[in-house]
Amino acid sequence: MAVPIGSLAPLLSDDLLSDNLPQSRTAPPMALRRPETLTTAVATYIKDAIVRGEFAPGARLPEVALAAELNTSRGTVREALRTVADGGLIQIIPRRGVFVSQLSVRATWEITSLRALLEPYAARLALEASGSDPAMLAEVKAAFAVLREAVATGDPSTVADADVGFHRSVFRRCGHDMLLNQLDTLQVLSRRIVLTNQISSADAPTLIAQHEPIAAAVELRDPELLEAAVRTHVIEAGELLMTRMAPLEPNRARRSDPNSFGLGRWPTGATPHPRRSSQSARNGR
Amino acid sequence: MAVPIGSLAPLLSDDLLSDNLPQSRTAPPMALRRPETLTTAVATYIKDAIVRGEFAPGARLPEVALAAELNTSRGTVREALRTVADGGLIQIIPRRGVFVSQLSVRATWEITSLRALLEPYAARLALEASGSDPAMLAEVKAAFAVLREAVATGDPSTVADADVGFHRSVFRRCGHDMLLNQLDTLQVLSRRIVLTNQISSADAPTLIAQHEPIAAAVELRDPELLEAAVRTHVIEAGELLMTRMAPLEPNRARRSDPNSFGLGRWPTGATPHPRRSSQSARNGR
DNA sequence: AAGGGTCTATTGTTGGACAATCGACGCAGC
DNA sequence: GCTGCGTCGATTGTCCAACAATAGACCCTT
Repeated sequence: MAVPIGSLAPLLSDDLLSDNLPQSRTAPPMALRRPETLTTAVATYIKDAIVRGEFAPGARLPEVALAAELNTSRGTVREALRTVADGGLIQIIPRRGVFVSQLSVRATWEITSLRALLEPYAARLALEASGSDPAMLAEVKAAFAVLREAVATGDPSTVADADVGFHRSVFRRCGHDMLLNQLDTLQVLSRRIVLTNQISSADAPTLIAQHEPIAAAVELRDPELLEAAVRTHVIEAGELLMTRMAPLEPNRARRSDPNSFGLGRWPTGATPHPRRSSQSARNGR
Repeated sequence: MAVPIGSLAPLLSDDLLSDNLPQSRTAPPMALRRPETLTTAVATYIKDAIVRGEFAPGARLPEVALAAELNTSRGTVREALRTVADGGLIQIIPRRGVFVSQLSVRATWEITSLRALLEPYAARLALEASGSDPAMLAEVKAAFAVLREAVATGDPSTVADADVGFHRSVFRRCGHDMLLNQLDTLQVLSRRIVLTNQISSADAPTLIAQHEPIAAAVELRDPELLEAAVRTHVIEAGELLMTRMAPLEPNRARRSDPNSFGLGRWPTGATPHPRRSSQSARNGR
C-alpha cells in the first residue's frame, strides 16, 4: 500500500533518525552540531528528491505516504512541505494535495529573466567586495576546472552540479543575504529544468564557451564586464532551454498573447558595458 | 498568563472561525468561495498584525500563546508561522522560537536594492504589455489620486497603503508571476520599515514629487523612462530611510567594512536615465 | 452518453502527550 | 564580587489518534 514514492525510506529512517535519538549523554560533538531539525531534514530530503528527478513534474506527494516512507508523523511532513513550497518546487493546492510543479516554457522564462536580472548584480557586488583578495578568483577558477571535468565525464547530473557550483562561486560573496537566497532558489529551479531537458553532450563545448567570459571578467576584475558576461550567459542558456522545450509543449498555445513572453523579453542590461566600446553596448544580448 | 500578544482573539474567533464552521447546507455562495484554509487565515492575520506594527521588531511569538489567542491548535499555528517566515517578516530559530525580524539598516539596503533591480523591470514589462490599452494608465492615475488624498489626511498608515497601492498599480500587469510575488513580498517589508520610521508630514511634498515622474512616464508610454523613474524613486526613498534610521542604530558599526553596503551600492540603472532622446527606440526589440 | 448519487481516499484541524533543549535562576567556590 | 556549575521551567519538536470536510472516482439510473 502507500504509493511507492521512491527510495526515500532507507536514507531517513536509518541515518537521520538515528542522529536524532539518544545522544544527549555522549558529549555532543560541538563541531558536528546539527542545526537541523527533523522537519528540516525531511524538507531538504524532499527537495533533493525532486531536484534529482525522483518525482516527475506534476506528480502528487501524499502526506501519509511520505510520512510512512520517512518514518515520521504527518505533522512533520506537512511542515516540511510548506517549507519546500517556498522554493517553488512544489505547489500546494488547498484541499487537493501537493504536486511537483510543472516545468513550463513560461516558468523557464520567468526563472531565467529573474536570474538575468539578479545574478549579474550579485556577481558585480561579489567582485567589488573582493577587492584585491584573490580568494574569489581562485574559487571561480577551481569551479571552472570542476566544470570542465564534469563535462568530460558527460554525466548530466554531475555537469548540472558543476554548473551550479560555478555560478555560485561567482556571486557567493555578494554580501547580500536576500539576494543570495533568491539566487540559490532560482538556481535550484534552473537545475531541475536543465536536467529534465537532457543537455546532450553536444552542448558541452557551448557550455564551456559560455562560461569562459565570466571567468575572464573575474580575472580582469572588471565589474561591468562581469555583469555583462553573466547576463549574456544566463539569457543564452535560458533561450536554449526554452527553444528546446517549446516543441514539447503543445498546449499553452492558445494563450491570448502567444508570445507575451517568449524570447526577447529580457531585462535590458544594466550598464550595457558602456565605455569599453562606443556602443556595441546596446544589446546586452 | 500567556504573554499578551495583542488584540488577536476578537478577530479570528468571531469572524474567521464562524466562516469556517457550519455552512455546508446553506447553498454555498459560489462567488464568495473561501480559497482560504484556517492555516492561511492565521498566517495572513499574523502577517497583517506584524505589518500593522502590533508586534515590535525582535518580539517573540510563542506558539501556544498564539494558538490560545486565536482559538486554534498549535499545529495550525506552526504551519502558519512557517508560511509567514518565507515573507521574511519573522525568523524561526530552531529550538528557540520565532521572532519578528529586525529592521536594520542593512536589511533596508537589501530590500531596497532588490526592489531597485526588480521593480523597474516589472514596470517596463507592464507598460509594454499594456500596449495601447488605457487600463494601466487609468489605474495608475487613480492610485496617484488616492496617494494625494492619503497624504492630505496625514495618517501614516493610510499613506503607506496608498504608496504600496501606487507602486503595485505600476507593475501589477507585468505578466510575470514570480516577479510579482517577489515585489509584493518586498513591498510588505518596505512598508513595515517605512511605518516604523515615521515619515513626518514634512516628507509629504517629497513623496508626491517622487511619484510624479513615474505617472508621467506611464502616460508617455515610454518604457525606458519609466524604468529610470521607478529605479530613481525606489533608490531615493531607500536612501532617505537609511539615513534616517542610521543614527538610531549604534552598534553594527564595528563591522569590518563599515560601509560595505551603505549608500551608493545600488544596481546601476539599466539606462541611468541617460538619453531618452536619440535612441530610446532601440528597445523595441 | 449524460446526469446524479454514493463511497473512498486525503487533507485540514484538533487535543493531548512526551522528550529535548534553551535560558534563567540560584548556589557554591575563587 | 565575580565566575562557574547544577536545577528548573517554559517552550519547542515530534508523535499519535481521531474526526469532519472535501474532491474525485465509481457506479447507477435514465
